Amino acid sequence: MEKPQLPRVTIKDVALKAGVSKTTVSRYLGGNYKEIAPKTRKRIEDTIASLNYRPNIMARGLKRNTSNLIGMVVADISNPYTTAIMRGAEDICNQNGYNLLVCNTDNDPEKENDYISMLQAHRIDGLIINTTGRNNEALKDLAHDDIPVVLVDRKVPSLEYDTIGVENHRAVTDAMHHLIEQNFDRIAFFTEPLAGVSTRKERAAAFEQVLRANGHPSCQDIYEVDLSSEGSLMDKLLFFLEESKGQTKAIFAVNGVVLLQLVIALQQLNLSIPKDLALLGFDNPEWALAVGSGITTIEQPTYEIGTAAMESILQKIKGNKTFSQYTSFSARLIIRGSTTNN
Amino acid sequence: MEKPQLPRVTIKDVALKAGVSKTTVSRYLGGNYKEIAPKTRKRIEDTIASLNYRPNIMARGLKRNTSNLIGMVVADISNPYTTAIMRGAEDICNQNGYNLLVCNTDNDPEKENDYISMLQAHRIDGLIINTTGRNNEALKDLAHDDIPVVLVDRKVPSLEYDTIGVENHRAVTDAMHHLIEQNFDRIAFFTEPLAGVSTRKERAAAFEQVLRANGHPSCQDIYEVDLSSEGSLMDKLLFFLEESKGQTKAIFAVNGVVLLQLVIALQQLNLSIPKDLALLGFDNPEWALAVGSGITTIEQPTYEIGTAAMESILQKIKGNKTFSQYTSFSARLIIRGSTTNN
DNA sequence: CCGACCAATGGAACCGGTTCCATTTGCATC
DNA sequence: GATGCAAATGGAACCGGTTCCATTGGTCGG
Repeated sequence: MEKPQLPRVTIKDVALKAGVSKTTVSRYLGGNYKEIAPKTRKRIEDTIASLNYRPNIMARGLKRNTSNLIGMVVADISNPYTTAIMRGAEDICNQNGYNLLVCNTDNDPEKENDYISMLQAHRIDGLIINTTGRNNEALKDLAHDDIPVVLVDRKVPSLEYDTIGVENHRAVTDAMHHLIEQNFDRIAFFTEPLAGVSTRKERAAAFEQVLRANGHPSCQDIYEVDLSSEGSLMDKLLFFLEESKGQTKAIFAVNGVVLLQLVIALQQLNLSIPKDLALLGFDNPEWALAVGSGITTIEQPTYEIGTAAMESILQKIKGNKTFSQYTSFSARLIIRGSTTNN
Repeated sequence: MEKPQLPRVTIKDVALKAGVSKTTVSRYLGGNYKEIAPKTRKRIEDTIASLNYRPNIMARGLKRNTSNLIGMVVADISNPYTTAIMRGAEDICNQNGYNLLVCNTDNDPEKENDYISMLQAHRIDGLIINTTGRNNEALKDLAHDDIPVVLVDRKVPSLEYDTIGVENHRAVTDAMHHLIEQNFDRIAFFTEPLAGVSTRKERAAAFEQVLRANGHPSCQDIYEVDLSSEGSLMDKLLFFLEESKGQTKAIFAVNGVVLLQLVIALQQLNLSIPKDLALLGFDNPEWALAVGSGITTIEQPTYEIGTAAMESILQKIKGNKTFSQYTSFSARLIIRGSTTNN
């Protein structure tokens, strides 16, 4: 029942047919043309074409101790934020002859550890990771093997890896000033659980700080919802609506995923945006344009974050130690109907 | 400037420290425990743990002629349809010790060919591909190397690869009957260019067929729009609106991407759904719930398509020749406000 | 015409595993 | 105690590339 392996064409076949040694063919493959006579080079070229030969990257990697593989571990592949970053990373990756090994952890630390181990077994040349932020044993291990690592979006204070993200504090501050200008009586912050996720914590902290600085009554209105549990968001939402009955109000969503769930919940409650409730959120998913008169969002330069992460990896592979600890791009507040025409 | 390679721990190191031969360690790694004395096994186990040894998959693959890598080539990674399939594929993939090598072609046939060549160089053990449908030279080549291939969503008639998708004809027919029941004077079909993409052609054909069978005046209302060109969709939309002035009308969107662009365009024109125009589309993106009173959609079992594709690959790797040419899942019409409460 | 030098090429070891085959060990049987 | 056989283990070749070092052949200056 074994698959009958047809023998693939190897460097030896090419050498034999071209009448040269493996060494010379290898030199050709490596692009060391200056060491090869032009007519020999032509002969090898023709032979490779006629045999449709394709060098085995594993064999090369074994000797060179590289794999041409970059690991990409993401917490949620169905989040548009994630795919936008992947696009950026992938483009740079392939322009440099690497391939992306993608793993989706579903925010599960155990899965994350398993994946990193697998990637290590593949001898990845670098890793871009959007970590769950919890239980980072395997991640720590990579430093020991001297594998370049770049964290994306979420920092891990105990690890000395470069991190790329946005200026969360500043972005939240800008957005909050916009909300405060509109004189809402109450402003709530809806987020997924803060535990371990630096981005969420930073945003929540900035939210609170701005409100305190303005002596606003809403400093306590931070709600952590568990999206995997049916009804969790709706319960918190109803609670907030009850608390703020008769008052003008707005909700700040920590990211695009929460934002969408809020829009759906409000629709179920037959509440209108922004008349009954204003809404604003991080990330700028395409559908934000399509809901009502548009949802106000905070746009991150996701594609650029992806390219920057990969470029940082490439630098490290080349041996250029970069010292930047945290690279933050600026985010952009896009004001739409969900926070204005009330 | 070279990176100082610190020597990684190899099977030899383990053998040495455990006082056995490489062969025995290899047997341990392969799980052939019945050939190993219990105390030897324990010793190897401990040694591996203490050295934090991780076998090199490339070295193994070189000898075994496998890579534990499955290629996944997608036309558009930012399409939620794509990521849903990736989730399914990835889950099965990893349960079986494989990893996914993801490539995004942006619907560019040239990129597709380049990627397939790269994947071939990595000696992928299988390939799942959502092909551009054009210029499939490299794809054809894979058959020659006996690499398992499964097409997803889009068929290629000239290639004898298994394909997994949905019952497009039936799904469109169901949806059209729903629209016809509502007695729209005109129904348009908006699609991305049909060229080479079987799915789009099948859906357009079914659309036309149903209308003809019902003697409906709209058989010609098929619009191909180029989303990469600014204004193309808006132009076609305005044309259709002009053509159908004073009539009741609906638009059928070929997929979720076109659907979203239509919603945005309608919002820009200040037209209301479904009062001015009813709307329905393939795919069931999450935001469809959030727009207006919900958008009527045709839901595909995307996750299942992904798992089925990967399971088919695994079967082929095991050498079980499967004879199914086209596996089609059934899609589900979800009726919401965008085609009803007018 | 000879030695020096360079350009072009080849031989063989090596990367880290797997696997075929041979060898050693342990133990029961006669 | 010798014999036989199975269980346990080891040696060495091999997978398909790369790379160090040696070799060959030709050109050039003296």
